[in-house]
Amino acid sequence: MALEHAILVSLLEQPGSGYELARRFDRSIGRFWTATHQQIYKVLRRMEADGWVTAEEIGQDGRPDKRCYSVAAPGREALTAWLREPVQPETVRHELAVKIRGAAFDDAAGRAALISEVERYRADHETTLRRYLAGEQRDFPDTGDLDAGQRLQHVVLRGGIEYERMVLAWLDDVLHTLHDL
Amino acid sequence: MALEHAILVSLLEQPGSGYELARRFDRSIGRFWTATHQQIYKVLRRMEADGWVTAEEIGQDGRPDKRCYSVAAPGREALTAWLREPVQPETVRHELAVKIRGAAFDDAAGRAALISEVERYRADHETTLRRYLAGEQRDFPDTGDLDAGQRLQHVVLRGGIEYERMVLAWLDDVLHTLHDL
DNA sequence: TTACCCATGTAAGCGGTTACATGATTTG
DNA sequence: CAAATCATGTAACCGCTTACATGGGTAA
Repeated sequence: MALEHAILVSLLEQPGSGYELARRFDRSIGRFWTATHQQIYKVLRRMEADGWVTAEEIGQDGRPDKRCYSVAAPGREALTAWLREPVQPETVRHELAVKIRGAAFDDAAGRAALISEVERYRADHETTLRRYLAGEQRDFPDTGDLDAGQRLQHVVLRGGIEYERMVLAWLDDVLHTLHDL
Repeated sequence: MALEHAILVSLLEQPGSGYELARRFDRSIGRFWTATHQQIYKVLRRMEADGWVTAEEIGQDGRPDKRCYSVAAPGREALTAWLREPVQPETVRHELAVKIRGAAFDDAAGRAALISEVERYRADHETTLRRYLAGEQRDFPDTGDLDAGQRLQHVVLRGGIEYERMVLAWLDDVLHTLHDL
């Protein structure tokens, strides 16, 4: 598991509420770790009970109260301990690849439907790539004067960008292959 | 869920036992879907109960008996129905990216340890790439005369190859970034 | 007035991991 | 003689998803 650690990193970069964390997991952090708000709230409560984070009740006018979380010393220690552990090999779950190989056992109508799906999927990834590139322009316009944290965030973002480019090129390959069947 | 469907595709490509499926999930299918043998046996039993697959008891001399599974008509229908469903957006879980961003909150010793980890991780992916390329040479030496199923298997394999190349290039970028901190 | 944003939860269930178990045969 | 291969499972646990719930404020 690493949701706890992803939360620790995010809170170290910037303290915030469960709701704010959920939004980050839909945006920047979501590039490499997804989580629903339910799961985030649950883990935050456990981390608070374990003393990894501390919460500050903040009353707001015109808006519901929120609990702003910050990382405590034990949480920081837990993070550094985890950083020193070996990286677990990722578990791969690529549904589209299964469907492409499955298309061999479907008829022409099924393959036509798959082509539409791949095109929609491709459009989604093109949108994602554009969002990443816009974020890069916004957050890292001048690559000269960045601190360590920013440089690390940037290299992770570059990974996302290169991943999306690779996916788009592959999907073109897939579409050609499906058309040529 | 799609483990059932990954199993259906694999059994349509070639009938086999739970043990053989587990080995395939460690090799070719494992490129896009991972599963342990325990999970595979469990799902196979359920699929058999649902009439998706049929099992044939095969006694072997010098080896334990095995149950050879084949896809039945209802299983094939379930697969084509699933193929027509929209592709679910993948849930991303990239532990290494979390660790890289986390390195901003660790000391020099921690960053040195992370560099070692990234190098080990890089070596693993280089091995994987070489295995993919060897498999491509072996299974698709002549791209001219391939049937539909082979061409689809090949395009999925090409995706794996391009993914590994992208990862290797990015890891070099990561290593440079970590060294320059 | 419909719908979305802010903000935080509970409850049920399931897919999947981890640990453990068995036992014969072949290979180093 | 130990280790790996072949072959199939059970049991406990848990991370995570899905569905449901609440309630005020704000924009179209």
